[in-house]
Amino acid sequence: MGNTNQTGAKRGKARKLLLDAALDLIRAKGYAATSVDELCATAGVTKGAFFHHFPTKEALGVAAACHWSEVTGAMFAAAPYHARQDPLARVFGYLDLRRDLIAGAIPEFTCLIGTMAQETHVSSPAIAAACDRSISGHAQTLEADIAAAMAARGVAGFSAASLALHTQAVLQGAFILAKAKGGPEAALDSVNHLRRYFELLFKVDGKERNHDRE
Amino acid sequence: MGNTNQTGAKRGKARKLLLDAALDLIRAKGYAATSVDELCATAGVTKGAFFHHFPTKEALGVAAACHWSEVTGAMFAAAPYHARQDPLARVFGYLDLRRDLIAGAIPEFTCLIGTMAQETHVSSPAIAAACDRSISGHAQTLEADIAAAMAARGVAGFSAASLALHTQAVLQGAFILAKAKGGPEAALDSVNHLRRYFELLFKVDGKERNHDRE
DNA sequence: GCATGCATACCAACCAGTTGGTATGATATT
DNA sequence: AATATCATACCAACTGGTTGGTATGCATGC
Repeated sequence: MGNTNQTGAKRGKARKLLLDAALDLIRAKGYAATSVDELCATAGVTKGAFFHHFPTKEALGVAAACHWSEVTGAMFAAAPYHARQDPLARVFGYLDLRRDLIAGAIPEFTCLIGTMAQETHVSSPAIAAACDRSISGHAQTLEADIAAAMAARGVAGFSAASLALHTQAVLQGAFILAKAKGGPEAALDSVNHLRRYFELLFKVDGKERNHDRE
Repeated sequence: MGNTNQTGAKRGKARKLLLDAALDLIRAKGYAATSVDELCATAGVTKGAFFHHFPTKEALGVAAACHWSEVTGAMFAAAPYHARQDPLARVFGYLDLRRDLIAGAIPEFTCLIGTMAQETHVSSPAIAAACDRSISGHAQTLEADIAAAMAARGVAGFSAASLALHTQAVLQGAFILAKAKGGPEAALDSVNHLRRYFELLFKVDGKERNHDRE
């Protein structure tokens, strides 16, 4: 109402509406339990629109993983810790940001990728591969800083890539704990253990976190 | 053939057959994607038998989590590392066992609990609570050894419970990496990072792993 | 005027759960 | 020892509703 052309107003937006709905629904309920009908209802479009943009439900899953990468990637890229000079300070900035994100309601901080990868690694290799691309791509943005910090501080004995992936593993596992326990406390503890691991590896005391302002 | 009474031979076993089938199917495909019909077909029983033993599919999910705790709990309880004198050696024995379990095909080493908790934490609080009981109960068996090791070595600054749960988080996250990547390598790296964290916390060098025989 | 973007209407397969019934074994009664 | 009674364990067939997916029609913008 007030809008003389109800359909025309959102024409061309169905795809994005569906992907945004997919992010919310699949994160909360999982991929298999999220039906196409429900996705359409949440997005406010019809099934015709769905199958116009995605040939199958699986294709939406792949696109949702890609969409997730873009949305979260933009968020992390805009975070202020990137401006820090010391690469190790950037690494701790990342860890502190991840910790701060774990706070409110569980559906808001958990990860689409971990949820989908669990369900689909057998039934849909295409979605699992998209999840791998998303998580590995994100890990690589951290890997560069880790590699620079290792070189600067003379830390060796493992690869920067493996530590970046380990960081993702801890976060994914922390989300599972939060979901099973119905609250973020255990997840926070786990991220704090991860931070302590970095402090021990790079031989800094816990005070490194105090120059948070760029 | 050879068995004169075909039906009587497996009478009374339907419940266990269904739970064993649930462990395999849900681990591979997830809870939502595993249908009651498929469970019955895999178990070799009919739907009538299913709903005789479980009022709903959700009740089977809860029972499956409990069954998983019993099966895996017995396996860990029988592991030889429990005979070691030093509690810290038992902790490393646990970590090395977990690492060794991550080897062959992915469906064989991944965890039912993490898979179910992800999917059901919103749609089925009963299953999520059962997952919490399973994972927390398992963590407690490790927590005792961690607490003793912390006391013996004068390690402090965090709780034994949080470190035991962190260990579970790393393992769960490692399983997600393995599923997304279609292989165990990243999961192994992550467990190795976890082991290094324990070595740094308890100030032992990497050679602690060499007295593996009780 | 014609491709794009979407809506309506529909379908076969599948879903969790129900029904009415049977085979079996334990206990009670005679 | 034989029979009656009953609860348990299970089965085959079915139900209403939901699933992912399709066929077709129409409005919009280039």
